[in-house]
Amino acid sequence: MDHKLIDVAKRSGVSPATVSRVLNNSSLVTKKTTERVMKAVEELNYYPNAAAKHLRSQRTRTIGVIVQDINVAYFAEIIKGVQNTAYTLGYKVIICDADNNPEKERDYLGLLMNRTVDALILASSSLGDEVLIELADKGQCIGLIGRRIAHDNIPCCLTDNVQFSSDVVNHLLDNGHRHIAYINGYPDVMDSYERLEGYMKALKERMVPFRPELIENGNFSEEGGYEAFKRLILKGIPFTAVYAANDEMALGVSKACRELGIAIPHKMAIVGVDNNRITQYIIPSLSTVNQPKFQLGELLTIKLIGKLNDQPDDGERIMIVQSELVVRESSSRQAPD
Amino acid sequence: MDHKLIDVAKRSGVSPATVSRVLNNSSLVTKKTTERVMKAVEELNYYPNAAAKHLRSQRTRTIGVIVQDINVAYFAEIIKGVQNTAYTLGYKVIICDADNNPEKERDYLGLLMNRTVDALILASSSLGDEVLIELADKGQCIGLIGRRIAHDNIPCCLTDNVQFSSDVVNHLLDNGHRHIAYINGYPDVMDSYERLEGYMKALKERMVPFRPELIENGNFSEEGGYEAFKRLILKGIPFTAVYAANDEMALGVSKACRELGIAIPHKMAIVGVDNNRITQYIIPSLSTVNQPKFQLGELLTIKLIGKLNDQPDDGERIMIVQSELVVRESSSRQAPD
DNA sequence: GATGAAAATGAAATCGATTTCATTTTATGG
DNA sequence: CCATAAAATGAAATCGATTTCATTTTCATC
Repeated sequence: MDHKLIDVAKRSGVSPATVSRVLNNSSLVTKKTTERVMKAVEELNYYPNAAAKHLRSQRTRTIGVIVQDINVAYFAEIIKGVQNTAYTLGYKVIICDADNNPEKERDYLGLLMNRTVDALILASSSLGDEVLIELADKGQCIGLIGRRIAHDNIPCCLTDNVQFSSDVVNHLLDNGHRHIAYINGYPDVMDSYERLEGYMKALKERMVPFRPELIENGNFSEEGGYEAFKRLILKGIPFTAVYAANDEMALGVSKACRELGIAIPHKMAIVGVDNNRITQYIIPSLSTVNQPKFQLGELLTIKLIGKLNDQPDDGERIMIVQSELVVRESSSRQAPD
Repeated sequence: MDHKLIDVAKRSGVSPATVSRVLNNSSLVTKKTTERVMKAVEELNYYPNAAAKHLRSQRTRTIGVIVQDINVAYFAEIIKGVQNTAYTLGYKVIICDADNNPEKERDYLGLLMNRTVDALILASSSLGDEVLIELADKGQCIGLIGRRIAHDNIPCCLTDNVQFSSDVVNHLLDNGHRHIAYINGYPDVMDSYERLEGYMKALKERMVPFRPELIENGNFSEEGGYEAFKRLILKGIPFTAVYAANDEMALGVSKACRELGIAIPHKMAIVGVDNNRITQYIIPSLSTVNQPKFQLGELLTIKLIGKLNDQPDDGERIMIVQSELVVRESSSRQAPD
């Protein structure tokens, strides 16, 4: 049978209030009393009941993270960032794997309404802005990763899609490419849109004409990238480089090139985004963009826990971190002719 | 401001008890009352307070999973298995990433003692048997994945290391290999030991002499596999195949072969274990063993939730699932000469 | 040793649901 | 239409901690 706080109180001959104070490091307890209480705690092997604590204190010291898919390294790294930070700040983390299922995602939101968590972090959510704004208006503590929203109470942590996307294209231009195709993710996702924006920006700055027929959609999947590349080839327009909005699609392009006998990087340069582990192992290795995923989780967590503890909020609500281009074999040569 | 159950009661003109019954689908409430209550719930946008529920009912309908490292696909898949199963059975899942840190792992165990979760699943834990046995003796509900323990109250779900390991070696023997090296993981881990056992069993059954000098340790890491392979080569003993206790080490071997100019599979066959995604992408693609990770999580979860609900326990305490050999390029040829 | 402020402790209310037991209402059959 | 069983509801206790407010103890100072 489990022991309760009152058992500890009885055994050490003090009141429950004092035991509670000891356990919560209140400053106003004698050293002697503290020792007596701790001895009883030891002897009874007492563990406080979390539910009772939560109920009375109205805090759980827990934050939730909802990720789209725990299997994807991008999200796993974000989780690490959140968790390590929360851990050192004395918070627990509940990880919710939405498993690419919007319904589950909505379900998990209920954690906040239940007060199971003090704050909730959403990484790439399928939930509409309205829902989030409504929650924030109610005073719930939410934060977003990789997505921005117009609400003063929702901190957002993102990478600068436009910047790195433009870096990628500049790198290809530097290597002499003039006809660069872009394979987009889901067209209605902010990441896709902003990466396209960076692509166009770089072209414009370097005075290279933008050609819409070099843009295709690939749905962020390997299969999608594969198909998109084939569609590009079928158009018969010459191009010597492909920038894919993520590594999965870049892998698809790579596969298609292998099948079509197009040499990488001699005839076709490829750059992806995400720095998946596979990109280093595949031959030729794949150039990509490394996003500071850990840091995304870290920054947002610090911000949210600060809010929970009413710390004065310096800094910005929108936190933007820089990503870096990783050049590997797939884009290491000058463009042909 | 949040509403409480009693607010719903007042608004719908019934007692709190009745509201509680409605919310918990008790059979003994009139349809009419139910409707009135649900209407009030809607209007007030009422959400039950989880802490209060937990405190009173002494159950959280939550199970915890502690994994060694959420970044490793093996564990991520197990999580999916646990979570999908738990979800359909009406349980929530708290995922705890020990982040390869035994101290964190111990901390998370506290979840059980706190009654934050009703049951806890440990996937490849660094915790000693004694700790777990002590918990089980106290009546805590624990289950193990990929590890077995001698205690009637701890269900364990594992793959048959000996079986698949012996399958791997038989496959290599079938291809004419007679000198097969084995690169072990951490030597004191059960997985390593049992895989070695399967290796020896197959050799014995096929009357191929066991040669201890063909065994090396690689600590389950790519680097470790790489070094182990080089040590094997330096010994100067001829061998034509390597069986590595996991894919990471197999990748290391593959890398070493590339550097040393040893052709795979013509001069050296390689087989790993885990079916990492990378094994399909690398050239040559890597033969491996596919463990039913999802199923491991699934089976154990069903068992544990059954226990929580005092369902009659048929089946075995130790559940063993079969893994399957996946033959790819790296072991697709007959042995040389 | 008296005095008052500060420090330490305790009594009791409280958090928000569930659940037992008692009571009222409804339905059934003679 | 009444008796009785069954169904529906309510009152109040309860889960196990925290916290407010009151009280006691300690300690420094005169």
